[in-house]
Amino acid sequence: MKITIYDVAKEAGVSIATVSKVINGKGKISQARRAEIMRVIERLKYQPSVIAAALTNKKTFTLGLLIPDISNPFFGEIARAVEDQGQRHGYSVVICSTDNQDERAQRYISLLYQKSVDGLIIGTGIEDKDILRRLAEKSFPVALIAREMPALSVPTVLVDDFIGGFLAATHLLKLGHSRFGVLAENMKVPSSRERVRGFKRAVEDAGLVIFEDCIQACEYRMDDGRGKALGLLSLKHPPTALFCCSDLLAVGALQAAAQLKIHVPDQVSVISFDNTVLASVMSPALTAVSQPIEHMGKLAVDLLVKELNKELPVKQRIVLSPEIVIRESTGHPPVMRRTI
Amino acid sequence: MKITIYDVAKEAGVSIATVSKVINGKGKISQARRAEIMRVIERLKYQPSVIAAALTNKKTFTLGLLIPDISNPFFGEIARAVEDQGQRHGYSVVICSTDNQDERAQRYISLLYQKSVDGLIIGTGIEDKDILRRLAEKSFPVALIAREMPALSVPTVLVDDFIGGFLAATHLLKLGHSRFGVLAENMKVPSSRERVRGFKRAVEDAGLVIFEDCIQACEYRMDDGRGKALGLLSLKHPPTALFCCSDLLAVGALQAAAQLKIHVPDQVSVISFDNTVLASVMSPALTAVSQPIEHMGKLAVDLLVKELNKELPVKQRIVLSPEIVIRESTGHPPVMRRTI
DNA sequence: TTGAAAGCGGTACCAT
DNA sequence: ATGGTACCGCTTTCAA
Repeated sequence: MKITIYDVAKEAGVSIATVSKVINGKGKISQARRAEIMRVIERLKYQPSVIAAALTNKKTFTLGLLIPDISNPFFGEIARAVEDQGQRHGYSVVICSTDNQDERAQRYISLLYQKSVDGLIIGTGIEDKDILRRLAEKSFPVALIAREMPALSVPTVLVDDFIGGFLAATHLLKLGHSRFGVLAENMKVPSSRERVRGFKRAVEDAGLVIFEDCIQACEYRMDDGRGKALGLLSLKHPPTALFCCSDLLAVGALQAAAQLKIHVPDQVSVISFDNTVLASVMSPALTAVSQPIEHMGKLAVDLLVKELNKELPVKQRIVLSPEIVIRESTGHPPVMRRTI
Repeated sequence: MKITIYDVAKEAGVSIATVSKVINGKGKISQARRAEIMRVIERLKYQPSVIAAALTNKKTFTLGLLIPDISNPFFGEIARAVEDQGQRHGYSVVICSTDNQDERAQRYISLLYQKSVDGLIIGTGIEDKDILRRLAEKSFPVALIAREMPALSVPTVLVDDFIGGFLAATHLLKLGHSRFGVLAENMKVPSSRERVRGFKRAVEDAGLVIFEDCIQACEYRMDDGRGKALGLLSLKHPPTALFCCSDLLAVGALQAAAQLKIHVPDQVSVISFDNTVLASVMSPALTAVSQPIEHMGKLAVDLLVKELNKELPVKQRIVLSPEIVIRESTGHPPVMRRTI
């Protein structure tokens, strides 16, 4: 059987109240008693039950992390950052992959609620606003990471997606491109929309336009990026540069180009968003708008923990600036394009 | 305030015992009562506290997953499989990245123990046998995934590493290679050792040898793979084929080759182990010994859950057969090798 | 078929 | 400085 506080109390010849105080460093306990109790705890290898404490305390020191898919490198990196920073504050984290399905998200949220996690970090899109409204009603502590929910007033940390898109376009424009294709994620996701909006803005500021049919909304899978890129690259007048809203989509685009024997970057440039390990590992290595993933994870946890400790007077929304990492997948547009 | 079983009982005009029985489908309750109580539960949106139940039950329906690093795609994929199968059995999973450090592993294990997780899935190497012995003493339910601990008698699911190595060598031999290099992981890890052993065996069976200095033990990081590969490829008589014990190391090898302007597979073949998304995405795409990651995750959870339910009379050790996935990174050895 | 009550392992208030 | 004790929310005998 597990050692309990009662065992320790009996062994040390004191009351459980005293033991509890020693453990939590509360109340006044004489040095002698304290030392003696500590010794007993040591000897018995007593480890307090977090569960039991939670029942009175209302704190489980566990956080839930809602993301689309832990096996997606972007979210793997987010999870790692969240885990580490959580750990630093004494929290464990439960991962929940939603596959971007509201129903799965809802199920996980209920579950986490029943398990009394102290708070939630949400990094997945949730379309059904009711799900979040219910959270708010229960005043369940939530922080958003890499997502935005304008309807909700919750601490948020994300990258400036608009600027990110803008930067991507600026880079491409500087290289001399004028025909653009875009692989967006689901346009219902604000961040994706912002990226595209930023991209378009920069292009339009340069006096150019993007044809609507050159903007393709994709699922978040690589395959879909490849399929949509195949379409774009097979147009009569294909774009000379592709802006992909995630590394996964960019990988798909690279595959599409390879399949069509179109050289990157000589014949078409590809610029990505996220800058996960995938971007650095591809060949050609992907030029990408970089999200400060680790920093974002850290900040999201800090925000949530502050919220839990009620140290947060007002809801903060931290917007980080993305940077562009130039690698091999972007270059000048081909001077002359073969006409098929 | 949260709705409790007392609220439901009061509202339905019954005792909490009755409500409890209805929730858990235990005991005999009249249809009428049951229906009425269900209605109240519905109306009040009552959600039982798992924490409180755990205090009596001894079950939190939470599992711990110990892996080296959740941001490593291999473990991301493992985690996803474990999460999904856990979910199917009603368990949540807490991720714990150990960075292969025993101290971190120990800290996490203590924490998980205090949080009363029902069981542990360990996918990280632990050198300090005492850590595991302590687990065994407490008869803490554990399952091993993609790891082996001969010292310990615990349910295990892994791929046959020896065969995997053997297959890799066989493939290379068939292509005509005779000078091999190996990027191993830490040789203290049994699975790595087995892979190398299998590889060597096949080579020796063919009447060839591998020079000891062509077997390099690496950390699990990509950089290290690159560094060690640079060394091997810079030898006076460099190997014509590299066997890498993980995708990450293989990526490093590919980078090294690119850096030295050595063409893969024309000048050197690279064969990998794991077959994560990285293998399929690289250029050239990696020929790899494939671990059935999803299946392994599923089986590990099944084994652990059976153990928890005491449905497991004897400890099972499930050894899956790896398959080789041939892609672009392997080919015939160069007929003539430039002599520098 | 239903309910009273004794835990489960802690915390914290209130006496002493 | 210590200890008694009433919870926390639920499960599970045991009586009724």
